[in-house]
Amino acid sequence: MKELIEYIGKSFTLSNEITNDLKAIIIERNIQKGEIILQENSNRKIQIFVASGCLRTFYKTKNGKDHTLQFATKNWWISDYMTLFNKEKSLLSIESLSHSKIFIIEQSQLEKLYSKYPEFGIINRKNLQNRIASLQKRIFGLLTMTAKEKYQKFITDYDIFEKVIPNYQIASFLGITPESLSRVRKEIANS
Amino acid sequence: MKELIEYIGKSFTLSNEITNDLKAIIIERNIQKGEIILQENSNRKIQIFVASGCLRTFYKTKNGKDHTLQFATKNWWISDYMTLFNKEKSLLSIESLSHSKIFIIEQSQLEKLYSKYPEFGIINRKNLQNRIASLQKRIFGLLTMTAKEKYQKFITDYDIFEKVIPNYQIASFLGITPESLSRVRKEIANS
DNA sequence: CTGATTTCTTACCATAGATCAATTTATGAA
DNA sequence: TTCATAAATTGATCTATGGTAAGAAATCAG
Repeated sequence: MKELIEYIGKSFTLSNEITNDLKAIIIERNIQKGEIILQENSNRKIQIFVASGCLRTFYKTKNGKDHTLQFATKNWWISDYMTLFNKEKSLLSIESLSHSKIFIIEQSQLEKLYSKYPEFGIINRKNLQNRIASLQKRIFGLLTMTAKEKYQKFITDYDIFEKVIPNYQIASFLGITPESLSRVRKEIANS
Repeated sequence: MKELIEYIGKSFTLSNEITNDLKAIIIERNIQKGEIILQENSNRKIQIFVASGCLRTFYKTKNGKDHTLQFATKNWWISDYMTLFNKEKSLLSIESLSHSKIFIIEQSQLEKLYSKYPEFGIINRKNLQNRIASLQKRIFGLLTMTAKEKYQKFITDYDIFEKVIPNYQIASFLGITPESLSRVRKEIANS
């Protein structure tokens, strides 16, 4: 619990009152590699804060292709942001890539907190703004970069997440096949 | 001016005080087709609300390739969201695709308003949330769809913006070449 | 440790989309 | 209207990446 409170405390002074209300809606969980936290097609609206470990959101097409929308590690938030803020069922699943410690918060509870403490919305705004910037950058990268460039950016951006992410998932994040990624990696190695 | 106040008023009850403060920071402009509102590499931090007409954000690579990040029409906000919330210079330019009426707001002024009226942040949060959802959907589309699928989704999503957007810009939004788009369009026409 | 399963690599071929170049069509200014 | 310019189309290639299949390497469960 304290990790999240501390993390938020870094950019926002939390009164005791808010802290208590926050604690009341946070669900702490220690999860195993491979655990699914949220299933595609669910009505649950949750955000997950990663205290340690690594998770990802992904989508599997009918013909079995895997698409990774986001990876999240220590101090990141992860969710199905396509459906978090509306009434639709989740499109993505969220799974753990390693033993992880996470905090789950229901979006509706969070919204209540914002209404109760409008000043608390400030920390959230910064959070949303950062997310927008990074999503926009990702789009920019998908539009402008080759497979090799995307991978090189990925390993510098993500510092390869301590090697917990399998390459086929990195490929699915970059929008290329595992085979292509393997070739790109070979090409980089031989140069 | 009234368009923006009205638009915001739809989802948030604006006190006279907030309304006045808002009016004080909004810059209204009527612009021509082809006008550049924000240049790449600028330090200005602005958001633009489109009252009428159509604008886009784009990036030109050194070898002259054009990439469209966003189109905006009536009641949309547009900005270089990659740099709006940080200290970096703008990466994108913003141009008008038709005669348009727009309202320009400095981000710093907006932030002051959020501090002064935390409850005003609520409308902004909804705005940010919607943006996140749509950016995430766009990434999803770029990862999972073929050129033809992307174009078909585009024309249904955007209802082709009353034909003010040239096809080569649509192509640059979808991440394909104008030639490829032309072939896709031909294929759709013959079927 | 060992066999089973998953992930990664490699080779070969296929293809969507890119590139180049030429032509047609549309747009816009005088 | 008319010409100049920009945009769109088309055909002929080319290329980056995809698909398939098989084997190698890594990982995992018992």
